[in-house]
Amino acid sequence: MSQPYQLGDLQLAIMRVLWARGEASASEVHAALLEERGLAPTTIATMLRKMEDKGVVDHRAQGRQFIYRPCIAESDVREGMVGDLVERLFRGDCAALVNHLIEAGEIDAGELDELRARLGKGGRR
Amino acid sequence: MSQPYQLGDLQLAIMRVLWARGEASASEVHAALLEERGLAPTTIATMLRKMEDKGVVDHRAQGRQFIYRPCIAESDVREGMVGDLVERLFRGDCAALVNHLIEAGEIDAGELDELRARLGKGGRR
DNA sequence: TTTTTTTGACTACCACGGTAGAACTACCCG
DNA sequence: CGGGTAGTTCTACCGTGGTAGTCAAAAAAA
Repeated sequence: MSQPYQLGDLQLAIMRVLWARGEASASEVHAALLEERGLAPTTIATMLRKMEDKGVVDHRAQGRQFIYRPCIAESDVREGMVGDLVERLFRGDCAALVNHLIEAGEIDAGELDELRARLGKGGRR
Repeated sequence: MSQPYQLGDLQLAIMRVLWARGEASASEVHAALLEERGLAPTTIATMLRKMEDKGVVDHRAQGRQFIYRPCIAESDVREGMVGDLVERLFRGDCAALVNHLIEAGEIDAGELDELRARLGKGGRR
């Protein structure tokens, strides 16, 4: 019942706010995203409602305002979305994705060193 | 002019057929995807037309039928879509994506070894 | 030549992400 | 008590991916 968590861009931005704070009112979310996106408060509220319909967030009323809380963990979303992309783009071959990152130079030298270190010390699992 | 190549699932499937064959008529694409998807021929044709509008494929007429050809390389699409995901999900941090793959166990032991070897021999770029 | 089949064009739907205005509601303050 | 204000709900709209039916033209078959 928790497989295909596909979130859009705005939805992810909202989730990031909720994940960071644990919970937040609609206006807090709006305030947090105002600078980077400049959206109307109603847009955020609408999106939150739609997201609640989908079951990715939850709300409780506190006086007149709604406090929203994430229902799913960031790692679940990552897993779902990365898995989906790998499925669609690399037919499920994760290593092909990593290969692509290296080949296309999307990982810079520093990140590569970091990775090497991480893999070196047997970080399996 | 070739940045944000975001393709949907069906579009990717179609592109895979075109990439594999170099070029193909609409009916050939339909035949190739019939087993795995079972879609109407018109669906494929419509999709191809929409994709041509977007500039990802090209066509030439051969008698009565259209021969479609990809206008963009598979690696470009991969780059665009992976880049976009990394941007959205990991705020541009590619290494975080690899970390996630390792942490979430989406890369199995064999693939990990392979990767280690690849990185070990200084495969930078 | 007439009929049937092939094949692309046009059009229409639905779902969903994103966006926001309008309306309703409840609270706070003078 | 009444108006302003904050916050939610309703409704609507656009773009796009996905799906397919209908239609017309052209080619092939009868």
